[in-house]
Formats: sequence, structure tokens, C-alpha cells
Amino acid sequence: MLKISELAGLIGLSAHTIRFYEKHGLIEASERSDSGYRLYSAADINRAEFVKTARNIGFSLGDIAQLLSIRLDRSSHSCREVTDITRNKLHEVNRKMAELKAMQKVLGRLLDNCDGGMENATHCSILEVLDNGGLATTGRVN
Amino acid sequence: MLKISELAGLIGLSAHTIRFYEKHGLIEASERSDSGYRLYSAADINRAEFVKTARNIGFSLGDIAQLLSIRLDRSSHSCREVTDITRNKLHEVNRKMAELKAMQKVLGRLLDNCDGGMENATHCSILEVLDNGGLATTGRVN
DNA sequence: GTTGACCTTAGAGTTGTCTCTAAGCTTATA
DNA sequence: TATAAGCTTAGAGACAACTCTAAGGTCAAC
Repeated sequence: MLKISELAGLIGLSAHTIRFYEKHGLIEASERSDSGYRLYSAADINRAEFVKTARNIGFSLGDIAQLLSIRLDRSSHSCREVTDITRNKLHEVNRKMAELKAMQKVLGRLLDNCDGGMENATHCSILEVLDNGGLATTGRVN
Repeated sequence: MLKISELAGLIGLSAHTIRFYEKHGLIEASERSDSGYRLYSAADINRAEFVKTARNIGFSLGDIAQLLSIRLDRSSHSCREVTDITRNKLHEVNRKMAELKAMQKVLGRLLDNCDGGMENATHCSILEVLDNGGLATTGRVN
């Protein structure tokens, strides 16, 4: 049985974060010592590692809560439920990627058109673009 | 001179958001009516549009505050300051993109290896991966 | 002169994920 | 036995960027 900071060291989370996850139902200590210290069993550790792995991949705490409840009773949940969560996450990631790509393109063009020298900003092309409502979308857009 | 909801309609922000931006120093109403209503001049409108454009591109409110202070007194700031802000933003976007790409790859692989059928999740490959600390990185990694 | 839309303020609530604090108890070490 | 490190709890604070509420004043139209 591990104490909280031992678990923290093992899985690479702070004790604070572990308590926080506990409050949100993600991690449990199946026992307490006489003095009230959390004690983590092998199963608790596996669960905590599951949480950490899922978090590393990018699942939200809410997603992880769902995944855990499936994991806890695999036979009464379908594999489909798991792929749905995963697919939703992938869609979300794809959406964010698209947003970031658009930003990347605009920022790149702003920098391309501006020399960025130490002269003063009276004729800074970036400020001009911002003043004029954004990049003109003449020419190829891709 | 426009009232707040007129400005809101013009630039596509809510009046709430405009007051919020004002509180953060981004948008100003250069006058008030006798009854205390905010009144926006042409210059105020330009400034608000600058803010909106920068926000659309993805600059944070903090970035925009900096850009505004340069815009307000272009001759005592260098063009370089503007490109630095822009470049930092681009780096940030690149960093996030890299994170998202990693997530995309992992999520895609999880889905590839799982049939996602309606059978129960006893042998769900996604749960197994999560239980085993993540995807094995054998084979090509790219 | 009444209705209803619009305006004002200060401040709280939201979402997500922590991060930290205070005040006090426990355990290990020297 | 003294000290330091570690544990407990409830709850506050941080961050970004809103979003909304309450309680009340103002304005235009009918």
C-alpha cells in the first residue's frame, strides 16, 4: 500500500492533483491508515495509471470518468461506447487543428509582409492589416 | 456617436463583451451622454474594430493590449516589437499544433485497432491500451 | 403616462484543470 | 524529545475570456 506522495512519485502527478482527481471521482484510495492517511492498493495504482495515461493522450477528466465507469464493468458496456468517446475526442482535436491552421496561415503571412526592423512602427504592415479589418483575401486562398 | 449596442451590432460583439473589454483597457468610449451612456466616436470604432480583427486572428487580450499601446504611439515603438508579438503567437500556435497532432495520431491508432462493435467491452483494445500505459511505440514512429 | 427596450454599475458565475493555503495531526529521524 | 517532513481537510485563488444578474435609471413610441 502506497501513501499519497509515493503514488504521486510513481505516476508523475502531485499529491495535490491526486486529491483533486479523487474529488472528481477519478482516483480512489481503497483504504485509510489509522491516522487517516490514504493508502493505495495495486488496483488503485492501476486505476491511477489508467487515468494518467488517458490524461496524457488528451482525454478530459469528464471523458476519463466515463472510460473508468466502463472499465469498472466492462461486460455491461459495449466496445462501441469506448470508440464513441474516442471518436468524439478525435473530432474535437480535428476542429481545433483547423482553427490553429487558420491562425498559423494568417500569422505567417503577417510576418512575411513585415520586415520587423528596429525602425519605428509608423508604417508597420501588421498594424495596417489589423487596422483594415484583416488580410485581404485576394489571390490564392489555401 | 454610437451607443454601446450600436457599436456591438456594428462589430459583432455583445454589449457585455464590449464592457468587459473596456474593463481590460481594450476599448474606450471617449464620451458619455448626460445620462451616462457610453458614446463611441469614429476613432473609438476604429479601435474596437482593430480589437475585433486581432481577436479573430487569435491574439489574446493581453497581446491586443500591447498591440494597442504600440498603435497609439507608433513612432515611439519599433516595427520589431510588433513582429515579436506576432512571432511569439505563431510559436505558441505551432506548439499547440504539435500537441494536437500527437493526440490525433494516438486517437487515430486507437480507433484503427478497435472494431467498435456493440459487443461488450470485455476485450476492448482501447481500454487495454489505456490499462497498459499507452500505445507501444514499436515499429515506425512518425 | 405607460410600456418596453436600452442603458448603468458592481460583482458573481462559468468551464476546466489545477494549485495553493491555513491550521492542525502523524511519522520518521537524530 | 525535538524537529522536519509528510499527511489531513475545506476552501480559496489562478487563468482566459467571457456571460450573466440584480437593481435601478433613461429614452422613444404610442
